Amino acid sequence: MTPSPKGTRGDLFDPACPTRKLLDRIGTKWTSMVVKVLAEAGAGEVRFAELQRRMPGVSQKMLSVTLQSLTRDGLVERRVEPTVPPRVHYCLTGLGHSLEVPLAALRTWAEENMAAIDRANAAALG
Amino acid sequence: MTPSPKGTRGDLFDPACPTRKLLDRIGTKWTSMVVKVLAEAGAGEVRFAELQRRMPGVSQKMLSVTLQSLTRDGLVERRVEPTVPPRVHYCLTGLGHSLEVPLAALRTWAEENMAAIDRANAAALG
DNA sequence: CGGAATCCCAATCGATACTG
DNA sequence: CAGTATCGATTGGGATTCCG
Repeated sequence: MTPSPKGTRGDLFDPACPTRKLLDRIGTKWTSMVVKVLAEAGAGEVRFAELQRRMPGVSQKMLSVTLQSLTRDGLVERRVEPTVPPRVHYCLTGLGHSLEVPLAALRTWAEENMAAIDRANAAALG
Repeated sequence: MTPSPKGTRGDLFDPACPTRKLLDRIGTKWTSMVVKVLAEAGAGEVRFAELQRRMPGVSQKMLSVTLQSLTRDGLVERRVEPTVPPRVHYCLTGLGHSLEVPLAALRTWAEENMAAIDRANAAALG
């Protein structure tokens, strides 16, 4: 593991800061939406095209890239049926499901409070 | 040249998605750290330079930009003492404090699980 | 069907310098 | 002290095209 300089101050950046790394991930445009859609599927699997259908606006490329990241991170599991043409299924891992919990809390906060933020912005522009 | 129809990025999809808008905010590099530092100050105020001191690596520009965004969003309050030189103090608003709650949950998740993500990445590269 | 490769624009962010 | 202005390097991500 990374020997954290556990001293008193991060050097230039703190590459060991877990919150920064997590936010870098869920901050990318489609990541949290993939997690949400897969979480709504419960334990079920979702195919690539179906995932894309449930995420209006996502391009094939970005969905692919996002799923790869999530798979490498161990948050999503990928299963391929070796048919022709192939069928690829995705589902959350246990880790992915555990992330959905604080993510859902964030969503709830957003739904309850983004209107207030919009109002603050409108007032600030006046 | 007819420029590509850009400028539609906010309107193209569901503009009412609050989660996307929230993540666009807390996903920027320094936002969540400012919220955390101000939250740790409780109800107390923190001056600009002190804030910068507690955030290793942040530049004056980015701290300034981040604080402006948070202030426009109504998450942070800015108070200026009209002295020479000026003293500017920042603190969280009630809305800002309420955001800190789900943000703290996300931090806790990150601290507990980013190591697993790092391990998954290491395994995927092997 | 599910990608991978390529191109390109726009936004983010850091460094530096200047100001009231 | 607390910003503001400008520049340039880097990155995110959309459109398109090609592949097994």
